[in-house]
Amino acid sequence: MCPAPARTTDAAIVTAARALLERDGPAGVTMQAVGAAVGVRGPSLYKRIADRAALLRAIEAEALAELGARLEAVAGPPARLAARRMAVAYRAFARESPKTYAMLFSPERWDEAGDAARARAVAPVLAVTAALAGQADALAAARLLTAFLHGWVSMELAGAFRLGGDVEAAFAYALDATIEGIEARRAAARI
Amino acid sequence: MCPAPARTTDAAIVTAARALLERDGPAGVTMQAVGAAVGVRGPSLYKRIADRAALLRAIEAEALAELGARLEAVAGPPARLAARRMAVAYRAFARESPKTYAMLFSPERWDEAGDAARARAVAPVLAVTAALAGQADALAAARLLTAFLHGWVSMELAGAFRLGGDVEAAFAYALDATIEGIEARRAAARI
DNA sequence: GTCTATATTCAGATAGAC
DNA sequence: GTCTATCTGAATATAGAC
Repeated sequence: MCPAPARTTDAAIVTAARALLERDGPAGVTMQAVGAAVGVRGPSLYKRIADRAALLRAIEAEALAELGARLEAVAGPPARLAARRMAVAYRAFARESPKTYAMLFSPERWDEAGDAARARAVAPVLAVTAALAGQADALAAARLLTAFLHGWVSMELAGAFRLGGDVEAAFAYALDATIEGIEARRAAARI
Repeated sequence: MCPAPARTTDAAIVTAARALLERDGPAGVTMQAVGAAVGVRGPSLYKRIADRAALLRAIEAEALAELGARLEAVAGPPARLAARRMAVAYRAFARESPKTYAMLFSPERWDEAGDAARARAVAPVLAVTAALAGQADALAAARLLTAFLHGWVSMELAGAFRLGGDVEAAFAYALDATIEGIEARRAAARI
């Protein structure tokens, strides 16, 4: 019907762009490289997406949905165990998609759709910290837990743990201490 | 004596480059812009520094020395208070030099000199966590504390706390919970 | 030590044919 | 929808005069 039938799809473009991001970093996600990966020329992509920024936003949306689903998948009581499982799932996601993960925290392209996607992704964490810390401290506790996890995986991905020692054991220690600290503050508040 | 006396200094170049980094981000640190900021042309800088990467390494070294000095300045017992003061100092440094701070965790240019500078910068933190957590867990506790702080300030600088609430109060809560968690694990280990 | 001039490379994005 | 050809711009770094 068309003189030039579609040779690719929007989904394939996003998938290929994310693969390029992981392989070559953000600078490797050029329109030409993405086009080549899906079998078209670079300029042809502009018939489907507005510009490079829109492509990167699409990668972010896909990644946030994936992260949220992984966290949701390990939800459920008891809260203490759920917190541990979510921490493990979060760390696993970051290790499997390090460059994509890093992009989630670069604010250049944030918009309202991104805000909504972020809120959905962290909802399971908020549910867990509400149970761990009490409703009054749920948000603060969620911020502690995500800050710790984000800091930890960022440092791991940057190769910042360079003083030796057992990093796996340290992660277990740090996660336990964080959860215990949250629980301890709840107990203190009840007195 | 010279036909063309020096119009700038190495120190001025690093200072100007760091100011450009803070104003325009890493991409703003071009050789031409740095040259203009110190009153010479871009290519003239190559008589003083090997290349752009060396310039960025020099910024990192300066920043790490500054951060280490700030942490050292608030050291001293009691450990619990020192940990709090260091957290505040760390956060203040990141807020005053956000782009420079972010660059400290981008591993592209790390070398042995950078490792040594990093080790010096975190030495005060290790001293504090040794007192807080005991010698056996000092490194793991330092990793917890730095991961939490790095994660927290990274999220703040990225504008990632977008669910409302009192971020200052949440920081106080999170810092207290982290310190208490470290202390609680020490008590648990002693039993 | 600084200059001008330039080699080199490569990116995003558009125009218009098919 | 895809193509080729091109515009536009900017960056790092070098060469060689002064």
